[in-house]
Amino acid sequence: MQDKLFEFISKYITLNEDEKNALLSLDLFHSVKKGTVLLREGQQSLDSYFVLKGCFRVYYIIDGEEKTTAFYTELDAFTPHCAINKTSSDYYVSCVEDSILLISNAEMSVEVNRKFPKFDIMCRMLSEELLAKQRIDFDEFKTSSPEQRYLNLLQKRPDLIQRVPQHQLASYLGIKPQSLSRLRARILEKKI
Amino acid sequence: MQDKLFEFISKYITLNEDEKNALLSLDLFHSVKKGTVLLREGQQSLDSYFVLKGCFRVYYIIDGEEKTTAFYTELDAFTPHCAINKTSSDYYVSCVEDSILLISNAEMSVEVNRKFPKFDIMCRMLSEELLAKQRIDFDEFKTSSPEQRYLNLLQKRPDLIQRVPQHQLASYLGIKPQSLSRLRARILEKKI
DNA sequence: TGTATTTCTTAACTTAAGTGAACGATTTGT
DNA sequence: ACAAATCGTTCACTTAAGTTAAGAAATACA
Repeated sequence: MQDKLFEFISKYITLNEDEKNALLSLDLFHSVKKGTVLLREGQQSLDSYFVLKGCFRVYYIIDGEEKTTAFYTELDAFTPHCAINKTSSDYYVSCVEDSILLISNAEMSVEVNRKFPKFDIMCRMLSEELLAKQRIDFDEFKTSSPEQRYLNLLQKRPDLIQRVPQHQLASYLGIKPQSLSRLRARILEKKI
Repeated sequence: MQDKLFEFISKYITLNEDEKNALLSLDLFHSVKKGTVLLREGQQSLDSYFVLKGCFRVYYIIDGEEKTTAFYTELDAFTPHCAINKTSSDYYVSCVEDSILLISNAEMSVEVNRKFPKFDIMCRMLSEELLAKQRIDFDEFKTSSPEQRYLNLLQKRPDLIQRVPQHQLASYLGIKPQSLSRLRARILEKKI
């Protein structure tokens, strides 16, 4: 599991043994049970998450209804808005499956980055990359219909459709669960 | 105009005179006429943009139709996907108004960041902040209807509705120009 | 294992967005 | 200043998503 982390990091920077050990000494690895809520609305947390195995999601509760807006799976990194702005969270973060996550908090990062400026470089590269990638996702969302979005998801993250409940997928696609059911039926009819 | 830049930077890091002069010596300031296309589909550019005055937009041409997905106005920063991934661009970038932009290219940045590691820190802070902010925007988009999105825009960026053509706004809101017209008429009726 | 709860699907009806077309208003270029 | 092109609005019609409700299927858990 540690290897997965170092392999991921090696795409950005090269670590020597000292640096690797410094990382490992931080007690970042956590086993998290399905359904565990990592962050709640209103809460102030400085934690960041990185998925080694499993899946977690971000959701809002609007008018008593859950609206899932993001899923994070293997090798995805996520720092909640509240950790960056030191505000309280607008959303919840919870585990979709039993998972192994890296959980680091901002104070920790400051210290590591002071000792090893390399990490700062990596974080910069990573967030620039994520920013650009997310913008593409947003653009695709804006320029396509719910049906196209579903077909697109089927292409790009086929695993999600298997591992995640339909009603969570629906709001991720910006529609109601009933509409997702109907839309899938429509696609199946077209194929036959 | 330079003051605006330094004021912006001061939110992240503190620059001494040497550092300020190093920045100014780079010939970053550009006056750009309305309608100028800064980046085309298929083009490979390493330029990043920062708006001191004016407005530019990002748009795709899909099935011969322009789909505007983003507007950048005063103090907004934007690095295209192609500059980060060294690929060719999927979209166009063009000026909505006569503007004053900072245009920097990646090689330039590498050099400046080598001389002044501070800039790297700032870039990291900025892109983390933008990443989190953009995610909130995306979440709001997913969880609301076209009408809500329009009303939301009216609140958050009222200037955009004045300075930008309706048909560009429409695709920014994820709908057709006719639907935007109708939706606005509907809102007006409700108010009366 | 059996019961309660949650989730998924289907259906009928309502509402709003997409489409194609027309027309006046505005802007652009010469 | 004028003609041409672009843009914004309206309309009638089509298509798809929202809503409400009901029942079947899957899941949780005691």
